Amino acid sequence: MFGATYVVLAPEHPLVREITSPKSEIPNKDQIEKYINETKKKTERERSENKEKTGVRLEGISAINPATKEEIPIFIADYVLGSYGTGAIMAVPAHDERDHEFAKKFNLPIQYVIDPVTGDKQENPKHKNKIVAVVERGGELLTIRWPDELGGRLLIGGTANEEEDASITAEREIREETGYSDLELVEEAQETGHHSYFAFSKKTPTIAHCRMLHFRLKSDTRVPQKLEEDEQGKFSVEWVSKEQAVREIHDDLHQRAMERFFGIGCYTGDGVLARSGDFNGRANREAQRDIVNAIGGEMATQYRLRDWLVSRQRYWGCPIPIVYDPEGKPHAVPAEHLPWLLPTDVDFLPKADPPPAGKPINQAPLASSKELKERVTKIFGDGWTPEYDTLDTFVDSSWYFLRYLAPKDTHDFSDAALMKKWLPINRYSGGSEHTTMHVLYARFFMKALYDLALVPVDEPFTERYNRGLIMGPDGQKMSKSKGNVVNPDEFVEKYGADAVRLYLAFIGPYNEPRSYPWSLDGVASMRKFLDRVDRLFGKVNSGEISDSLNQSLARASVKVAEDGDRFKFNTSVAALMVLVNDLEALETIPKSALTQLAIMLAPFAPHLAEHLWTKLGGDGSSTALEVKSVHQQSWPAASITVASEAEVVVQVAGRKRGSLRLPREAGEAEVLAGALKIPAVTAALAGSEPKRVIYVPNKIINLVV
RNA sequence: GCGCGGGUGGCGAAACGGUAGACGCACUUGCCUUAGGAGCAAGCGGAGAAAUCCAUAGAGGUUCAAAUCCUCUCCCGCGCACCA
Repeated sequence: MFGATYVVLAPEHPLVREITSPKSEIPNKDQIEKYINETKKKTERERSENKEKTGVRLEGISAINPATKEEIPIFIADYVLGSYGTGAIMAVPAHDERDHEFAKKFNLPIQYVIDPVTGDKQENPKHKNKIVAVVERGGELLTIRWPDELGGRLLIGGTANEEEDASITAEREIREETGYSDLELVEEAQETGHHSYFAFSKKTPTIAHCRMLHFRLKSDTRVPQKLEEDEQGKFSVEWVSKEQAVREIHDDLHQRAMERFFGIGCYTGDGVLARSGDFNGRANREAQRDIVNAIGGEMATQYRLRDWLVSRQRYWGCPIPIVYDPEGKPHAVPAEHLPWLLPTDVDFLPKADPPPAGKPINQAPLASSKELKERVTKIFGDGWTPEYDTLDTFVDSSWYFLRYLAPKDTHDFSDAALMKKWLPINRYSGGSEHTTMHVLYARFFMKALYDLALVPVDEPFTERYNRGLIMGPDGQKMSKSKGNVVNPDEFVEKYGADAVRLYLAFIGPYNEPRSYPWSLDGVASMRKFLDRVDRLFGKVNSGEISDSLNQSLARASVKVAEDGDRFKFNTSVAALMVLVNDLEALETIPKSALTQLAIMLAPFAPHLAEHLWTKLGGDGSSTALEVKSVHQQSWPAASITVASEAEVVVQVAGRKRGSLRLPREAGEAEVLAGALKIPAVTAALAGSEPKRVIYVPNKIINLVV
């Protein structure tokens, strides 16, 4: 507020209309009207494009800044939109990019009221007055190159003597550190940067209050440098390009100084208030409310809402139950004629012929339906016409999940008790281009319905998953024009639905939005895998499951289920493949092992799993006629028995040098003794004793040297 | 510009901070076969004869130990963009 140095009204603001009315005596009325007319020609979109700022001052009138009580000028400018908020702004050019640009162009005062604060806050800091000087010669900046551990490249910095003017400090520091003495002060920043840090040598928490100055070197005149003892020979003085300086200087305040003088110039970050009357020294965010109260204002939240044009000239979308009478007036279709269904006798293709000159034509697909026209004529009479536009599909996708709970209810849009039971939806999953918008619209619908007390929760989804995108075999997004479209139906035809389904599960992690090229060999390899599974079922025996087979089954059971729960279907399938590899090593396979495999396979290859399950006669607990589906079985119970021995990896200095098989209960001393017998370990130790031993039981031992 | 994701072999990928590359594709070699877009066996990140060394976009940092955590940079995808 204290930084507001002018006011801008949108050209279409009602107050502007008053000002330009015939009885107003504003001197540059013509100029203003001309600007307003020019603005009218632009769309909101054009006005929103980032280009050079334009505007006109309303001469003869001014505003009062309620915080500073100062008179400030009023402008109209098209970068302020009438449709947003109040259509009027206080402009703070020091802390807003657009205002800054405008102020620069119209030479308006820029008052900095937020001082940047950087670094980590320290307790009981020592305060120091410092400077940072940006010295420019041509396009180059004067820098000091310290060794990296002492700060690397920096601008000229220094500490002020008591009560000394910042420009005096700066000129002295430049002279003493670099020898350059013929300088011209271009600008001293109004604001002071505050940086908290630990002073290197003394370990003292410190806050530097830093003035920022911009100098131009007038000549290369140099005097001898005057360095402290500890500075001698430690750094070099270098001129570098602005780009290099920005890249290589990492100190926050030095960066800020360059941005201040060579960048946009305004400061959009947070900090402490300055030049703000009683509020000086307070954090800007936290003082906001108090400032607003002090000047008699009110805090208001401005929601960013724009009109949503929901009609589309498309077939896919709900038809709009509106009809027009012979005069063209719209009427709602009465309830007894609902639901208002989409016609099916529709021409989807765009009209080949251009419309006759000067004649509006309706190219919406619904306009080609004879049935829809007849329907309207029959119900409402001659001369009545239907609405041909349909609703944007976002309208229906914003609440279909509510309707799904009670799709046949002819009275209510959903079922209150069921909504209470099922909402909110646990997991929303969709493609990334779509989800941002959809989540926006669906949440908006939900919140509106919640305000109307029609739904029990105001947020529709608790978690959002982004799926990846399946690309063409060339790694490009599938498109007809690129000719890289893969039609899954062809693969279903050739390899079967199970193979395609399995491939889609295996192609990559479901919930990581990457792109997955459709590999032409991928589905074939899944079919091969399924063929291998099929062959296993020909090796059935009536024996018992061995211990090691039981372990294979148990590992698969746990892994497939766990990874399935976290939507990592690719590793679930991999775990099944590992199990199948294990089973293939056996001459014959106990029937009970195969039933377990069939159950685990069922979610991924439901058809083959059911086929094999039936062939085996189910789990044998019922007669063949009563066999229940594989999909009705419970998941195989896993009993992973802990092996009596564990493999312990031996590292020396964090690198693997070998491994040991030892009883699980072996203690650290025993593991260490075993480790020291490994030749590669003794070689890596090269005779020295391990300085420290990190032992993670039954997993790893690391000998630190 | 702002916001949200992501970057690991030739490819898709795997990896509670603890052996980088499981599983699969492609490829190589061999076996079997009248034949194979079938099957079986072995190999397969890079360098090296080997020991070993180097590798998870790049540069720093934290840690006994980093693909994984932190800082900065680059690249790719998506969304939004004069919204005060």
